[in-house]
Amino acid sequence: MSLSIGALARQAGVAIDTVRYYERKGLLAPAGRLASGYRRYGIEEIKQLRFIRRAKALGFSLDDIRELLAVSAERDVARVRRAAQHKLGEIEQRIAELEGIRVGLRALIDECPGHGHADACPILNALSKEPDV
Amino acid sequence: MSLSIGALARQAGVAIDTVRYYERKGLLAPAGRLASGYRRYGIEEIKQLRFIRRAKALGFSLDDIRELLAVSAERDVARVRRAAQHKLGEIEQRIAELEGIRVGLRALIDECPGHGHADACPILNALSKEPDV
DNA sequence: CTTGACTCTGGACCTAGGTGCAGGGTGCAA
DNA sequence: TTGCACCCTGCACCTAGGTCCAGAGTCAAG
Repeated sequence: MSLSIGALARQAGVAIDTVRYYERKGLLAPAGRLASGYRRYGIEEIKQLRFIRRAKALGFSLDDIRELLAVSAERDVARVRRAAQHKLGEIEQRIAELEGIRVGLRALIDECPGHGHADACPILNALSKEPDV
Repeated sequence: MSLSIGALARQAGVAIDTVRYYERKGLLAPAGRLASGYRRYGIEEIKQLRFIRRAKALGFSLDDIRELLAVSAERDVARVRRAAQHKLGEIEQRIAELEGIRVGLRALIDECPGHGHADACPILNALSKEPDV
């Protein structure tokens, strides 16, 4: 059984252009071709595209994923685990940043009466006042 | 007292190109000019650039900030507060997404022994297995 | 008057992850 | 044979928020 690029894209839930883009970026090996030049795919490529989708959903970049695919082909479990841990660290850091912003913004909103003088609005004051951030 | 673009950029802690970029984008009004064409700035612009920096640090995009500047010039406290609340909602949503990812990734890492067969690696399995996400 | 630092404009370039298009060829069913 | 859906390549374009550059003009100190 073999698939056209359109059929593959449908099966994997991505756009045709995305499949070609991933090939250019090295996330998919160059596809086999018919005499006409049409790409042909098998079951493996569906799996690989789904792998890519799931890894993206976990926050991995395409560069990360190319690494991950190489490492998983080597069946190097320890490296896969380290990569996952590294990504987890990045995600936790991003969460911490956003938490800081959330707390700051929440405090300003809670202090702001939502009416009255602009000079008394803690949001505008926080953004405008002298002391440097 | 008046400032060249370079002096302004130093005072505000941004790059010269960024000042011109903000002018193009409508975050700064077109500067006054000397006969030579050189831009001249006053104290107001330092404050405004610092306002922009702080708002960016709170997660506002440049488009948001242009709005915020217009609204704050109107001294419309209620709208400023609504804008802040809206942004807070976006940030909380983003945090929730990242939390979901964090939990998923943490669970996979905790289950992964970090050695042994790739077939038994929960990370690779989660990425590869059939059921669609 | 010269020198070095500064400024002007317009436009190209960067990252990430694609999307869209033109102009052409292919596959298949009626 | 016609008609339509599909596929090919290469390139331009998109968002966001800038950064960098060439080539030319300006300012101020010595």
